[in-house]
Amino acid sequence: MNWDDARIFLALCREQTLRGAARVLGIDQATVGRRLASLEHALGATLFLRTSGGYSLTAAGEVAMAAALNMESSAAELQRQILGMDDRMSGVVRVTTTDSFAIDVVIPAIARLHRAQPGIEVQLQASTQLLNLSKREADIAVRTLKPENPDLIVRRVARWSSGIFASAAYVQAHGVPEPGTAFAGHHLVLYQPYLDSGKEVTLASEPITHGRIAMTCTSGLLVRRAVANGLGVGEIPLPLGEADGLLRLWPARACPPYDIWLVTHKDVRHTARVRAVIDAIAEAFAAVTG
Amino acid sequence: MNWDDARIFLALCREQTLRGAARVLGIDQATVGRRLASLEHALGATLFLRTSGGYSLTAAGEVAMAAALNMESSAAELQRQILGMDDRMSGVVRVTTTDSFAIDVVIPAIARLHRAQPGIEVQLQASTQLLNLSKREADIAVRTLKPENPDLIVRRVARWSSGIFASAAYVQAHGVPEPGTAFAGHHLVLYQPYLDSGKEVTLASEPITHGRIAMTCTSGLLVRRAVANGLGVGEIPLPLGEADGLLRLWPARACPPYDIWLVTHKDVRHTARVRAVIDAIAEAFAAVTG
DNA sequence: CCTTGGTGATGCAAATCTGCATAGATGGCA
DNA sequence: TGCCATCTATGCAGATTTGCATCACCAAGG
Repeated sequence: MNWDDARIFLALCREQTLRGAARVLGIDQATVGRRLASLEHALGATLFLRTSGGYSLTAAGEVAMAAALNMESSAAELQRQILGMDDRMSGVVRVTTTDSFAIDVVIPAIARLHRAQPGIEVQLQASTQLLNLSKREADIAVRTLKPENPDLIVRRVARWSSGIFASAAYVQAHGVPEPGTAFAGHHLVLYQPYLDSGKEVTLASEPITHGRIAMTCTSGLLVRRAVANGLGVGEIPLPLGEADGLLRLWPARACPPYDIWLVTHKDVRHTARVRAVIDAIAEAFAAVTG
Repeated sequence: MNWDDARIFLALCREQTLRGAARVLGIDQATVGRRLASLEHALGATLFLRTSGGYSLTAAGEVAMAAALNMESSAAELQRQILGMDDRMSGVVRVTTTDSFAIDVVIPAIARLHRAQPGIEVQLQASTQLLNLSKREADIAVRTLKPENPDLIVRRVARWSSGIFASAAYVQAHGVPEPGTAFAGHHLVLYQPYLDSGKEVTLASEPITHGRIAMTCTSGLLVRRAVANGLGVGEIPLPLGEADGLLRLWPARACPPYDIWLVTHKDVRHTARVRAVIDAIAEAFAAVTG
């Protein structure tokens, strides 16, 4: 049995199609099919049913998947631990964060770092989905949710308060909303996941029942750009809203603050280049927050 | 990273030389070297020091080995569990046992089974060393030592008493040893591991201090053949000594009996062809003993 | 009905990997 | 010291694997 076939097998388990697995693995669809055939031949068992709508696991396949997952975590552990012993100030570091943090904090931080350590190549992935650090999908994550996995090292780099903002042009046209009116007569820009969360939606503790939703966005950066373009009133972290030159409404009413966490796996935290990137990002947050 | 390189890496850890690892893996020495180079490149770390006298692990290599061992056990688990779901009466079954059991019990049992199930191919490995069933080095083991691993299924197939035997020619030439004389004036054939065990060596509870050691053997079969050739007196399980047509000395004095265990891994015990081989061997022991 | 966008299978040429043969290095031993 | 055994490294030819291009298939939707 070729152990590497288990890696292909696992990708196919997740993606359900040869093409999908091939895309994730960066190889050809035909190769995935042939490697699977090779694995099934070596094991003497059929692992997948070829149904319409993709490959689905047989009973034997499910058993194999459980063991293959163990292989995967061991392989990831191997890579992490080896990476953790690397004291060279060069190589790739993968950072995942939101687009908003990426543009306003991480990119400037990396730019500064790059001048001191040009050997470090940062692969920045701005994504709303949470990548799995244990599977080594990324080395560093900047998140607003604190992960629970005890193998992950979590460090709070900032606590940001939010406020509601609008552009000067918007205020000129529509005026400032009246507290207590639930945004009657006003347009709102909202963060889509907040709407989807099922919680009661408020802006600066004010219900939004009488406001008109002008736009919903799937990322904080889009909210900011929408507000800056005068689409309506939106909630934005104070340092970013001010940096954008927006008008802060109701300065006396605060939105609940949220914490920003810098997350790494314990095995890679001592890698020199990872450490350098972490420090650069943390410094940048400290500088922004003041 | 190619997971299969971890398999090559592990073999190299154990064998310490490219050639040794290549021999175990059944590939060329040059390939082992190139696969290792590929792994080290992918991990960005040096795993081995090229010393005179072979490859020795670096600190990074030791970390990698620990994780690779986990991968190995997961890979073995995968293969075992898939094998365990196989209900076909054909394919390979690997049996490990001592040469003595192999010749007198296992081979006749397999011969009988083969007439009923010609699709089952038994690979019989007569070896003094204990193969590791958890690593799938064999499917079935017939042993006189009971393993402790809870994942192994152990079944006692026989309890054999031993006695001391000699050939008719030997007795004609030297007579029967006198109890209580510690084999004064007699030649002895001994089992080498028994000598090496550090315990006080006795034959049928008689010390051997005045006997002359004519030969030591590393397997029970060799002891039997030596005794049959008149080299001296030796301890042999009763069913085998009688089958060989040897003379049993001191029938009143028993040697401690020993148990014979048939061992499989719990994951493979339900494989149809493994089950068939187990039953055939167990039957054969019952026939010999009964 | 056909089109469209997705799937998996397969022939073929290119790229890669492997094994063989051999050269070079090293340690043991007379 | 020189010889021999054993090891690793490397050039090269053959075997294998891979990716590409293409075909057939299927389901959804106009």
